[in-house]
Amino acid sequence: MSERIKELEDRTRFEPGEVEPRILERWLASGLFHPEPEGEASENYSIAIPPPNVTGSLHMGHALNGSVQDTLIRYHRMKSGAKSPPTRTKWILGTDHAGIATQAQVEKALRAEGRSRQEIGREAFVARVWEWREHYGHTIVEQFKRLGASCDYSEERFTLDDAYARAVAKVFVTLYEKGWIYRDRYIVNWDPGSRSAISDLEVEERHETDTLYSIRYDLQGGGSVTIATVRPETLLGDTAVAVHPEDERYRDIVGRTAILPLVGRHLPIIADDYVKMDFGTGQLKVTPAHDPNDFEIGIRHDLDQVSVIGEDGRMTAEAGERFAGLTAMQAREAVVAELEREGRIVAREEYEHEVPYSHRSGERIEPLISLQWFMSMEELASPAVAAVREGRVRIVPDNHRRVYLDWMENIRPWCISRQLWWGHRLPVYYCETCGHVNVALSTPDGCGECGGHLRQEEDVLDTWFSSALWPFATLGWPEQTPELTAFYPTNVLSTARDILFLWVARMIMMGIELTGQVPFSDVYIHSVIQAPDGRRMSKWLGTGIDPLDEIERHGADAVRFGLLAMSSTQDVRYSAEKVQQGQALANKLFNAARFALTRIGASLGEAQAAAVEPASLPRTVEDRWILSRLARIEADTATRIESYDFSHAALGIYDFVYGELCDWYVEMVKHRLPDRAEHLQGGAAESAAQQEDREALAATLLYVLRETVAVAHPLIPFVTEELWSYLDDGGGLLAGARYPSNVGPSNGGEALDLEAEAVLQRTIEAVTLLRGWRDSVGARAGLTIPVRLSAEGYEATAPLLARLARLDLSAAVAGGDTPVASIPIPGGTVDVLSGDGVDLGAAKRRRESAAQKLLAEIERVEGKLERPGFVEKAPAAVVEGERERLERLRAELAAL
RNA sequence: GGGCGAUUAGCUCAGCUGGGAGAGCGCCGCCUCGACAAGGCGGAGGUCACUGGUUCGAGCCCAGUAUCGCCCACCA
Repeated sequence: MSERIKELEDRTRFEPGEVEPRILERWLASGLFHPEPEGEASENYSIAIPPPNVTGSLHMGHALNGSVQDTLIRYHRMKSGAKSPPTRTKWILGTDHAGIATQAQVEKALRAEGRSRQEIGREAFVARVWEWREHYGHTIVEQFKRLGASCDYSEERFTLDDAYARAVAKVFVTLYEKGWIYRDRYIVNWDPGSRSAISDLEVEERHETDTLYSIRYDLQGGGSVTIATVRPETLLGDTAVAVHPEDERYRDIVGRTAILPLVGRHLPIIADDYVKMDFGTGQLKVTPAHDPNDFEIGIRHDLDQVSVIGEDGRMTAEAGERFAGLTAMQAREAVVAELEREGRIVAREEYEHEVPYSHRSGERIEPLISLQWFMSMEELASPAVAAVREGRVRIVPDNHRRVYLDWMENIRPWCISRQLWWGHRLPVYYCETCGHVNVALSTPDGCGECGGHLRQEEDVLDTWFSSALWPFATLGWPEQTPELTAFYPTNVLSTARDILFLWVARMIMMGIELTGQVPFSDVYIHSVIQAPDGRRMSKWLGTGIDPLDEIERHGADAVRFGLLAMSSTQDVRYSAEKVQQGQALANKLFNAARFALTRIGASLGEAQAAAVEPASLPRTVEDRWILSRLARIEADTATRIESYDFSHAALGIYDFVYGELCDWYVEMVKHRLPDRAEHLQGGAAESAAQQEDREALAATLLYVLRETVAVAHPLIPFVTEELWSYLDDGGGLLAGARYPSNVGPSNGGEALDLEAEAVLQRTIEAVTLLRGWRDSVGARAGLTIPVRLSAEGYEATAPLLARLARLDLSAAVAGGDTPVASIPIPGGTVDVLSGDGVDLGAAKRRRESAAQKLLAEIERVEGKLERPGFVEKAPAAVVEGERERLERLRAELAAL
């Protein structure tokens, strides 16, 4: 026995804390995660990681998505089979500069020093953010390593790398030249928190209760109108009052003039069918500069735009002297107070409605008019709609398909400029002389029109603009690099659904437009993990669970297994039990392998060699059974991984390892292994037959363990890699090994042994029954209970059965003694022939309760068969099955 | 307002094209069985949210109701 295996004897537990760093180091040193883009390969397989925020840290969503992607990557890396060239497998890694989020962090740090970005200026600020990124930017990458993620760490990308920035500029220029990117004065979602415009998708609606004020405006020449608003302060910017064109009540006031209270401005009364007749009085104040709907009305009716709230969220000079400088909320109070004094507030009532907030800063959105850059989306969207419709991009699960299509078909222009400093500055240069707008890949020497001096646009692009290029810009696009050729388009994009529009849809649009190909063929939308109580997992609510703490406590394999096992096609609550289950699995597998290896002992070397081609070895029925079950789990796991059913892949492996490999197979073959004491002493005398059986068993056991760790490796890579170093004497890594056999959804069938499965199935049922009976009659191990087994198919397994049920069959009597007790087992009975050690009363009670159960079941089946129409209308196979069952039940009852 | 999803054991969830209600954890009982107590064996526990329908037969299909969750949406 080798020294290493002797060491293994003392490791009674799998210790992730000790093993994981050691295994990780070997993986990283191996170069396995970095595929060469050229040379022979049977297939290419690639995934681009959703780039985490550069200064972020690993949360549960990352951990789940990392587990999903790594399972796919590791599975494909191993998949191609021993004889074909390997699959070239790449997991593209990188981080996102995350404009607003990162800038906000650094600004916060500056504030803590008592400074602001305005104080230090743009250049110094950006330098500061780069420093910040140097300092914190690798945290999350290191955390992905702890999870065991087999990303290509040698080529980490960043969305602000020079090469990446060139791709961004190239896209901007291309789309500008097509006329799809343009500059416009338009009402935008202004985020006073980050002092920037944001896109519609970055706005979240919150349900709030406000006061709805009804305010009376006088009409010139007598009469009045009453408008309703929750934002009285915007009244200062009113430029019209609108009614519905078909509203009989107000037909005669259209065209007249209202006087704006507090200001005195003359407001035309206009008719527009946006106005709802049944809301309030049916009279609407129109504030084009501060409400998106009013803005549209303003365009239709050529109304003035009076901006009374500025970009700082405070009232402007246009709001009038007494309000200028107040915050919007202060202005509201002041306006209401004045209106009150004038007696213009007709009513106030509580009003529940949706209020827009910035998803980023959490501040309330202030809609206002601003000069921004936009991208028109219709032309980009339609091929992206077609790609999904035609299945060139498959969305899994497919209920998200319609959501995607609905959104894409009603897509609106995208505001792509941000008033930030951290990001891709727009490649736009304004001429200070003639005002000409120059758009160019690199800074021009002078204005294209007049040669005048140029000033670059201050704004940066929305972070999602650069993220939209991720699958190809990371591979060197627009250059035709070998990487781009080999790995683009990618195979899968895995993400949570919250960024389906924000990111996934835009990647599909940009990918098709710029490369002519869809960026990935599958989109896998994974679960959102909620807190155990069903609330959102968030640091803010204190409901967050840190995956790194969990890894620390239970090991990376356990966390990966747990997350995959709990994931589903919908949101799920975090399940600590599933993680525990994963930890138990790793430990169980470790101990089973440890047991087998230490007990195989002397013949380990030959067994390792034999395990490669085990086809011709002598086999017992349980050996044949486990090989058949192994073929099944291999095929099932492959199918499940390929169909993104990670939960069943994980739980299936658990069931196999516990329910088949350990609880039954290892228990069944224990007695065939040499005694530990013997082989530690160098081996006792054994017969030739015993030796042959032991060697065959050793080879089988090793083969089964090897295949098992290979199947499980994509999900729980650490423990399986550790075991591989004992199970395989080649010195290679499991992560780089290939399944020797049975891999792929279609290959399982031939390896199945249905006969062995059937025999073992019945043996297991029989043992279960006997164990129950043994317990119920108070029998104990070591007692000799003479029994007679009369059941077909048990000749081969009878000794096994007796041993597992801990009954001694050695005193079995063949003759015609009258049994004192009979236990029904599948296909026959076990007769107890004497009362030694048996509580006959209990045996009788047990017999009676068994009979009762059988009778009830018989009644149920009879009823079903007699039900009118059943025999005529049910499928023949179902009817036949029921009849067989009835017969079997009756036979069992008779045996009692 | 529109859409999607959920409701099955004490808890978290499986349940494939309709045909004998399941797992993990928890609970109860037994077990130092020569890998594993992070273990082994056995057991209790369910009106499958509710109402109606289709069907020989419904946890599963259809209609409706209730509760919860998420997404989208310009009624001030």
